[in-house]
Amino acid sequence: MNLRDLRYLLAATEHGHFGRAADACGISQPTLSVQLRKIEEELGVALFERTGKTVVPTAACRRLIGHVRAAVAEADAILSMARDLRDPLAGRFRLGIIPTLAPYLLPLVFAPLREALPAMELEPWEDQTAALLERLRGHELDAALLGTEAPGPDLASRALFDEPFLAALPPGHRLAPRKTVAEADLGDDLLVLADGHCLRDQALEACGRGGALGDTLRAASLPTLLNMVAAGYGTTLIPGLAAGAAQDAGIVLRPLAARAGRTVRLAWRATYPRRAALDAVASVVEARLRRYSAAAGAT
Amino acid sequence: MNLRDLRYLLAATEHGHFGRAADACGISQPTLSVQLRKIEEELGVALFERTGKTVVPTAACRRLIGHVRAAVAEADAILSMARDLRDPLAGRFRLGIIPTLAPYLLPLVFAPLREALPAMELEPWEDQTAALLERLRGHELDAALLGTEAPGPDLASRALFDEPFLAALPPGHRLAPRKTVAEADLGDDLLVLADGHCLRDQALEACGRGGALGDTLRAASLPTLLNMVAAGYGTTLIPGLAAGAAQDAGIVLRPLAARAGRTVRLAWRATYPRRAALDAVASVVEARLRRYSAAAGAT
DNA sequence: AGATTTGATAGGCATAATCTATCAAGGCAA
DNA sequence: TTGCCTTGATAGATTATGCCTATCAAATCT
Repeated sequence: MNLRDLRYLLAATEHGHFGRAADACGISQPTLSVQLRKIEEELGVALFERTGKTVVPTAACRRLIGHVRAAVAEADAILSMARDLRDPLAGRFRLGIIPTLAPYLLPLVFAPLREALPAMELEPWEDQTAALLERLRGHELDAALLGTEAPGPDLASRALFDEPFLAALPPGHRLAPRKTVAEADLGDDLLVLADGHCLRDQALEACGRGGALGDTLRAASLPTLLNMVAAGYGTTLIPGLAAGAAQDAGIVLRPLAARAGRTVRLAWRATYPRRAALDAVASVVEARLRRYSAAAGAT
Repeated sequence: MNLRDLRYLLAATEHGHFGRAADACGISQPTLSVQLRKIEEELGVALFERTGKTVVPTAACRRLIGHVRAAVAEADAILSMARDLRDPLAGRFRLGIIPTLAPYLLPLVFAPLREALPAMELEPWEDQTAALLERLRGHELDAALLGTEAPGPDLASRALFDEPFLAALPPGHRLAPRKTVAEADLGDDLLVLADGHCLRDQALEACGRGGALGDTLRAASLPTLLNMVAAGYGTTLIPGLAAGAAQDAGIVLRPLAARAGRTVRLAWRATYPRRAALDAVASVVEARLRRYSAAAGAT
């Protein structure tokens, strides 16, 4: 039994006339006759009483026709939904973002993404790199914004922009008078984030140190870290996009001598099928960040 | 898009494994792969993310799968209902019966029909011959029990039993002493049914008369006619099966000299497809009437 | 009675579905 | 790491199905 056949059956019962039903289905009358006969044989039930001149659905046919209508309606619903789903730029898009990026990048890109991709329902998901990668591999995310390379051959990624790190100093710190700060000079009283933040490892590496201040001074989040620096507990490296927040906290920022920084990338499963969505999201973020950098460079 | 394909899709999403899904569908794995790819192309939507080792339904697939399940369920409902409808002896059977037969024949055959055809839902419909024929031709009846031939090439019929007429006389009527009554002798004070009853025409013909008593004396129903005879308004012919009712009314019954009678037949549209139902109903009625005649002959 | 309408049938062709055999990629175990 | 196993994709051949045109048979209408 075939959906096509069910459509024929529906047309035949509704028209009560094989010729017109065939017309409505866009097929020839013999085809319709043969197919209907086949359904009758398959079901083992006479569906039409053929009186020579006209054709009348049997009682059995009338009993069945409701389900026939329902099956055809469901099939149509599938086709119609598929048409809507066809646009890879439409529908839910679950985007992971690392915590040291989310509060500073999302406000920048949310509006442009909404404008460029109105049909896309963007669902941000903030978590640390390892958790994001796990969710990505588990098909719980469509893509993720990371501050590191995407590891493994099952993942692919695209660099969106380079984000320089800045030296963050308490007001009156001994390095504050300098115009630029050498990464290694920060090492003496460097504060870093808690385990699991990629920024922690990157800061330690940039400053050429294997460890940092004691556990008690590890901040669980970047805002906390900024507060600690502002309070004079020590210095740190912050990502460029957090500059505004740091300055608001009363922190002194200085460029780094070796221009340490990180590359923000969009990562996804290599097998992910909605490539167009990836490209679109990546391009919008790239474009927004180009404008942002230009503005920052101008001031 | 095909119901078969939808079943494949369902199996694939449920198993998350093309090979096992193909097994479950009773086809080879390449066939399933090719068909699923075709659905994806037809819908224009990626339904699976193929990661090499395993296969995961996409978000679009999960959105569609409900309707897929529904369509397949409706198709299964059609097949299952068709299996039930396959038995021509099951289901509603609308049987027309003429008024001069219904009250006497139905009590005889109802129980045997129920017993022989437990799955059949018999719906009697009492009306005069012309109305029954119209409903029969209009597919509002499956068959009809008539006292006449079924007219026209579009109808077919089968004789079930011969029903002799009896002379019905008021007690003390001048013909009452006779053992048998000649049909022609009834003509003088013959009462007949109203227009449209086949028994009216048959009675008139048997008694060799073109007309009968005045309109005011035409009875609308056989019980009324019996009452009129019992009250001494005149004589009449009654069908044999009404003998019991007539005797209860205090009417004198006598066999007819020329053995006038009618043949009761089952009539149906020549194109009616549930032949087995016709045969079964006819046979049960025949058998019951054979027993009835034997009993009547024995007493 | 002849013309028209309606569905059934026959023959032929194109497409679609299926199979077996084989390949390529990933993951696992020695 | 290397070789093996699992999984899905691909190729080519075969069969099944759906469809069309042409034609027929029956019934109806003029």
